[in-house]
Amino acid sequence: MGHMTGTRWLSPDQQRAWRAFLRMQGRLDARLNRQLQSDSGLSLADYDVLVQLTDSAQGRLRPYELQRLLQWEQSRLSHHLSRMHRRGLVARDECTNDGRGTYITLTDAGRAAIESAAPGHVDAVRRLFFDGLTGEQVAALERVSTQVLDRLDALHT
Amino acid sequence: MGHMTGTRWLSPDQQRAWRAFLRMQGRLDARLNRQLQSDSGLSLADYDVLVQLTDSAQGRLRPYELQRLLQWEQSRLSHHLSRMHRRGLVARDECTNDGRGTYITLTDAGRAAIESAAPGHVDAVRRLFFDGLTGEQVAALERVSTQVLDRLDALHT
DNA sequence: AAAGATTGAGCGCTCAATCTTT
DNA sequence: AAAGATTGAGCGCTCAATCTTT
Repeated sequence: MGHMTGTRWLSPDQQRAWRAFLRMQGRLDARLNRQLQSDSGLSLADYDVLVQLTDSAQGRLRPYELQRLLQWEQSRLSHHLSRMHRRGLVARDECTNDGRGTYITLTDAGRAAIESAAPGHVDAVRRLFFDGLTGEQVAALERVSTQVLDRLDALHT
Repeated sequence: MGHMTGTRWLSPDQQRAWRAFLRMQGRLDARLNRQLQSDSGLSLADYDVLVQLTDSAQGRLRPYELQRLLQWEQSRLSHHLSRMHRRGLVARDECTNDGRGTYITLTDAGRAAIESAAPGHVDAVRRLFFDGLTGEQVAALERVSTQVLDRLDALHT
């Protein structure tokens, strides 16, 4: 693409960093998903939803609260909850104080699923990721992540 | 999940870093995909395939070569190429010297698509990502990425 | 109208099964 | 059998449209 003009391309350093970063992202994600899926039948997305419910009072949240915690698109969340509901991981209860809403509740099966999945998942995260990095690298990564996140927010959409 | 025993959980620092990292990944990816999609009708995956073809001699590659360059699963690639073929971005030509294979060729429409998409995409990558980071941070990120990548390879599957 | 939420279509990814040529 | 490649099923994500309650 170097023959085009009028655009500021990435520097060679930036290109290399960008490609390495994208590839790492994709492969790490695929590996973690595969481990979770084959060991416990959950996806990374299921896992994230279940963690939020586990951490919440009474194991239940409104969809819009989950949305804010996870930063997911509304329809993604809605579709995902439908699938989790079909598989019995969460229940949908009526919301007495707001007729538009529902409560998403952790079922016993959902709680059992996250409890049996967690050790293997944490172990995979540790083995594949943290065990290869120094404390300083982890700290630097966190700073980079929050900086980019803030930037994404600041630049709106 | 803190009540379970017998598993080494992540330290608070690691937890924070991990959550920030995952969230950054997901949101950056979604934003870049949306920009590409709405500005030029391509996905990030389409873009990656087209870049590889553009960079190759005569604009054509065997699927297994693309697979090694992109590090994708075979069936992911195969499905993806089918969709790109349907949309006219690539052609499938017979491979004369190996009866099992095909050549994936960049079409004029494919070349036009990547050429019109590239400036906007690079600009988004720069704005959303690189402009918020120092050169040192970029270098550190590349090191972390390649270290993790090497680790993923070493740990096989 | 805004807030909370769902739905259907269309594309993306993974797994397991399958097919042909080497 | 291994290498190169495809297919179908099932789940995941996004966009646009829609619905109900506030």
